[in-house]
Amino acid sequence: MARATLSSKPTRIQAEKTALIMEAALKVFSDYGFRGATLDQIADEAGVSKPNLLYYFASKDDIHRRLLERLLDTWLEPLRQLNADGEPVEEITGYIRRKLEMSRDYPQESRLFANEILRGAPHVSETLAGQLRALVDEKTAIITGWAETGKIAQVDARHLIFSIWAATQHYADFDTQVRAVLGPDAENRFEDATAFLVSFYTRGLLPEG
Amino acid sequence: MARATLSSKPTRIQAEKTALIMEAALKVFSDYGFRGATLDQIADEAGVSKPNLLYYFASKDDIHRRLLERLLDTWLEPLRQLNADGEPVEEITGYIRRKLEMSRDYPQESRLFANEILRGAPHVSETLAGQLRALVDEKTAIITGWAETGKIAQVDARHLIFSIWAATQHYADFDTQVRAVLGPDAENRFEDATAFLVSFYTRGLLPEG
DNA sequence: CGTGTTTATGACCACTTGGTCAAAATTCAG
DNA sequence: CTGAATTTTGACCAAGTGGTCATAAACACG
Repeated sequence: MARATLSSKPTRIQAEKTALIMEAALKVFSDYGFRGATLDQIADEAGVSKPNLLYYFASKDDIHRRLLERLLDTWLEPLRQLNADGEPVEEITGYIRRKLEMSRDYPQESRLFANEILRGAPHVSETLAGQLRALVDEKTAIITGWAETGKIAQVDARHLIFSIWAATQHYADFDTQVRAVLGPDAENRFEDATAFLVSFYTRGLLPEG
Repeated sequence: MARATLSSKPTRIQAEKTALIMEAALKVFSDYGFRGATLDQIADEAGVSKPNLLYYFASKDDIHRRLLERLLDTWLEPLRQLNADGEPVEEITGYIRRKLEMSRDYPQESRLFANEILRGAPHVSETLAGQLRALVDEKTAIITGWAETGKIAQVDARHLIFSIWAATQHYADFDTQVRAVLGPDAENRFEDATAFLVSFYTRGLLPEG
């Protein structure tokens, strides 16, 4: 038995099934949270039996951990793209756009992450204090540089980034509330949010004077 | 047996125990989510036996529902205070300050609410579409009025409110992440957030020209 | 085809969970 | 003090949970 844990050249079936199960798990975990999700539910969603699911993943924690790992890579990508040599306001509004696109296209991933942080990040606290903090430090330096040379307004770069995370992820994590408040207008919520945020942050970032 | 459900003049003991249990339940629910919380945990936290807990509350759902009810009242209070006759920018920044204070002083309530919305608001969807939407409509009209008479910049009032909700609640719901990124500077996170947001929104709201 | 390996599953298990109940302990009014 | 009402609890239960295991089916390949 070649456990999926030993990853020396996965079979075709192994590749297919693990992907299938992870998709199902993402859906169930993001809808019900880690504790709220059950293996039966995930197995059902994936169309496999529970023992079969546990043939590919060592445990419930294992699936969850691998989902988070896969997520964190792509999750930080938009911020990584923030370029020190670009036009400052465009770089920051570009970042906002990319984050909003992620909320629109990968809401399940956003909610999976939100769940994890809400619970106190039990599985990724090292990543936050390590990888994430390092990346934020790097980009914070760039933004602070822009502020000091007068290319953008004086802002606390870390809290600026927090506000961008919050405002953009809101449209994935709090989608239910957004829809309830907007009613029929909710159709255009991502376009409207983009227009508002880009315009508002542009105005807020323009150097004073 | 006078079930706590029948609320005709609660006994001293009834008043005390229900309050005690709700405090414990708030803590456990906000830390672990609805499904993740167990009655044993709540009973333990409250220092009562499980059957005793169920003497005061009909079920797990019952406790949760009553917590949410109590929450929603106070939750909307900061927005209710937004006054059409006040100075526009001050009114909005005042709202931001009040919301940040709530994140600082009632983080458990914030996370309880976040949990509920993340799961698709199964217990409060009517409240969102009713009470909340009505309130937002009312305040949106005020803000839009200010924008149209040139007292503040042209903004999409609904998405402005979303951004304020997101940015302020972020400091309660994503506290773990905020602390990880700020490191030792996290001590002053609420003061720094207030300074940044008030200044940034002031700049963003100033009428152009 | 035959055979070793991979994949799949039904039956099962220990443990947790929300909830019940009868009976005991406590409180309280007169 | 006493009896009725309120409060508390240990013992218990059915359903659901993550996970195991022996066995069977499907597959790869010479």
